Amino acid sequence: MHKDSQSRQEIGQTLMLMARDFQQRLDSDMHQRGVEGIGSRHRAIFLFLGRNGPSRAVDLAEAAGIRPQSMMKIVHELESLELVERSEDPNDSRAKLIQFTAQGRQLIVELSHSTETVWQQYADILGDRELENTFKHLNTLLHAGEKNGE
Amino acid sequence: MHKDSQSRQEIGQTLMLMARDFQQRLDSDMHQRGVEGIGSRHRAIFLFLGRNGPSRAVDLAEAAGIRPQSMMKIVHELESLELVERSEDPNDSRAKLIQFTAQGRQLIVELSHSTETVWQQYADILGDRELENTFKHLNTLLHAGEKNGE
DNA sequence: AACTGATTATAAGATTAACTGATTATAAGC
DNA sequence: GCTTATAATCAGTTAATCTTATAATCAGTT
Repeated sequence: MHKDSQSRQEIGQTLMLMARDFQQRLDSDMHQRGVEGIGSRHRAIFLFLGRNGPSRAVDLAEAAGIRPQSMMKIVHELESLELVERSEDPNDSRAKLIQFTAQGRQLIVELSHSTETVWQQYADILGDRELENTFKHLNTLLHAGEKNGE
Repeated sequence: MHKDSQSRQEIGQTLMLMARDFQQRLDSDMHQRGVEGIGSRHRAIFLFLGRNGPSRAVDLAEAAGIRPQSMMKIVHELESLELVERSEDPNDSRAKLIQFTAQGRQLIVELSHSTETVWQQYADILGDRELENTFKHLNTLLHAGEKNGE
């Protein structure tokens, strides 16, 4: 074992705890601004849906890295909260398009404020430039894997 | 919304997917070298236990960021796999010390090989230096939070 | 020495978030 | 038209964690 293979061993732990840390900070900020009802698993969908417009469940699932069946549950929950709604896809009658309601669009705004807040908390620790860099690198790792067909 | 607040919004998604990506790669490598029976939640304990020697369940739980009751289940599982064993703490008769069996110590070796393998996979994408840096930064973020008592 | 409050281990059961497998409807290629 | 693939969706299962609660022990105080 050479020099810092010891600290390298922590890599998995670090990633897991960081993911959790972020979600807790975000939850906490959302809570402070009085937004309730949606949890971490909902948020990824919001992000994707906000960017891509009306989407099919399969695509939402793919983006979130989960199965379509799992995505369905999330969509149902968001539907019963009247944050999203489903409509027929004109191009494919098997599919249904999921899109935001007006309430849903409001929530995205809240969400992005909270995300920005947490970003700032991290930037206060690491500096904006280093933070930017760190996440650029993580995204590189992530997307390299996608190409090779992991 | 300024320049790249869009990409900043991805931060949570990135962290979650990266944590998962690492675990999958590690699982895959462990599987390839024929090591079965332990999952991602077990691994953090192994790491901590390997470094700190015989430890109490509370401390293992703290290190893993979960409740002692949750840790118990993991310990029981590892115990029934004969990877760890428990003994009385001579200094505190409430406590029991958890430690590796010989088999357990063997598994750590496997585990650190696999971790090193995944590290190399990442290093091939990002370069060793940048990878090192990225994780140094993540650890900084993580430990800054601990001090403030999140 | 007995009292009180904190800490350790632990059990039991609830909750959350994903999974696998199977079914139905539609689409697309031959 | 038949076959294979895809989209949604139902039902049941597994995994990892949580909450609530109990018993033993410890440590400080009276």
